[in-house]
Amino acid sequence: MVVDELTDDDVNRIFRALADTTRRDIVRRTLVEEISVSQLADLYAMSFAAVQKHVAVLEEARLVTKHPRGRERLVRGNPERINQAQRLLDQFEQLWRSRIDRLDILLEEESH
Amino acid sequence: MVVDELTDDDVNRIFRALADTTRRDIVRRTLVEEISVSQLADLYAMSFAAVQKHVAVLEEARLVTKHPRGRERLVRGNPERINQAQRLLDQFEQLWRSRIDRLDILLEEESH
DNA sequence: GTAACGTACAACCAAATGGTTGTAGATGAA
DNA sequence: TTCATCTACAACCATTTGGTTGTACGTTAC
Repeated sequence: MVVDELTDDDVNRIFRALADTTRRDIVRRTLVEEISVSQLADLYAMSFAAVQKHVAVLEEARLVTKHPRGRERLVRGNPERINQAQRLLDQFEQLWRSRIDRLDILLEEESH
Repeated sequence: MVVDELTDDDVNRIFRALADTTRRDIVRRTLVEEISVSQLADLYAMSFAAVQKHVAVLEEARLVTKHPRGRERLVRGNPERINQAQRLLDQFEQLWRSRIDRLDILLEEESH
């Protein structure tokens, strides 16, 4: 089990990277199977360079990794990073739950 | 149970809103308790207007709601929206899991 | 009523974002 | 070798973002 040592900048990059429809689609596809950058580029109505930039953003957020195969670069989704994002949201939900718990205790005390 | 009918733009706004340290802090605090905009502004080393804008971004993403009380506007975190974000990430993880499952089946078949 | 407080909103600015085209370097196929 | 393919990267551009200051307006307190 990896202790997550995410800086604020890390978290910013992760959510920022996920805040784009094309990039989320790339993550989904590359979680299912490795795809080269040019294959990805064929999927979207934009230039190769634009897709390349999206992949770069995802790579900086470590949501995907790139793996050379000949002249190609295979893009692979990183489930561990998705997991870290989930845990971050879990922490938010936990904050809310603990508030509810405290309110419950207050109501409890009041009924005595 | 609410069927989530999130458009791509909705999702973009949610993740975009979460991609900022100040905004995540606002969400955390307002999930725990309602806080007025000016109280929030006191917490950060930036102008009132800047904080107001951050709250506006969160409000457009529906991660918080505002509730007038006299001249104040109380900001309240929206746990439901956090939950929707969690479910989105769950879908990503599920994609990956199903890939693993398919790979397992392949290995299984191979061993026959 | 008047002053102070809390908010809204416009105008402005620098930097980042998301796209483009163009050029150049590796690699694979003929 | 030569040509096509895949990638990298620079330069450019319009728009968005994240901040600022200033002004105006409703509400509360005195």
